[in-house]
Amino acid sequence: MARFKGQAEYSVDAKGRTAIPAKMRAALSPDAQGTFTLTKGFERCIYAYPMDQWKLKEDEYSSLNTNDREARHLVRMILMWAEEVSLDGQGRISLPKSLSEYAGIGDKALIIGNMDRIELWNPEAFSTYLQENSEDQESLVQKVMGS
Amino acid sequence: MARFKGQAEYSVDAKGRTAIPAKMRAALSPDAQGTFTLTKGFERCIYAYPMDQWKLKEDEYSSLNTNDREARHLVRMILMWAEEVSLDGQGRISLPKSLSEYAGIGDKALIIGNMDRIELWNPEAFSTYLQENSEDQESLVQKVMGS
DNA sequence: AGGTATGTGGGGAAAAGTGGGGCGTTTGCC
DNA sequence: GGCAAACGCCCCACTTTTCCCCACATACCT
Repeated sequence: MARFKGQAEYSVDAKGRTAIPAKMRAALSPDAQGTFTLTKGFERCIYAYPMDQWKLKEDEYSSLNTNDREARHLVRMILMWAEEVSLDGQGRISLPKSLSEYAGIGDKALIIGNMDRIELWNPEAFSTYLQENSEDQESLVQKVMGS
Repeated sequence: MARFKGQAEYSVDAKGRTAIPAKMRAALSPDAQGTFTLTKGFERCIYAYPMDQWKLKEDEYSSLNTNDREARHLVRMILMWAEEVSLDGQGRISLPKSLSEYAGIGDKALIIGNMDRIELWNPEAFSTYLQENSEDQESLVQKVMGS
């Protein structure tokens, strides 16, 4: 299973393309075939799941009961924003307009490795997010992960 | 099994034809033979099942007890609106009047990939639907998919 | 300091989306 | 039964977008 980490601020060109850091590309499983599925993430960023990881997500969703109204709505909300993109010859992906708009990404993107997914942020939005969530990390660790 | 995702707003021409996004066509199983079965969907949209998926649906319905009045009625209601359509040379399908009327689709259609089916919406009707179901996604995830 | 790998930008070919025309079949009317 | 209008179907043509490839610049490693 691919495990991503680290961060980098890359530019997004006029065609909406942005490079994926070489280190993250190296961490990609061959099963992913250089393909990601992008979706809306929490906190106004874009989640990028390698294909192999996304398959697992889809399996989860398909096991939900489509006759239940709320489940139906949830799956619809998740999938309608999902888009599959592949790395081009230069290790870039192109961001769909709908998603880069959602995340407020213009000509710069902050790329963060986060376990089984990669996150793409508007750099300013991320620093705002940091300020708003500047709780002391030590006490956060204690709260989330126990003693 | 085909897994559809993503969204696109396409035009419906004067002849009632609308294109299916190339990415969804690509996701189509060869077994479907470029053929869909359209039915009334929940929430005033049209469901389009690829032929192979529809076969499974039919199996489900035929396994219901035809001696039960309600089951009989349900199957009748579903099947009377079902219509089979095929992609033309340009990757389009033509929408039966009865269904496009039901969904309120005029000269624009919002096309949404939703797992084993494709949904066709009136764009305005969909944004209304969104407003009426604007529950916080975070809590919805928690409710539907557990902690 | 040179070579290799990485990130950035742009141009051209191919495909996707959109609209319209023509032919054959069906349907309704005279 | 014959005619005409309507409808569906298939093909063709145009426009726009997307994708792929090539070229340059910068950073890194040796």
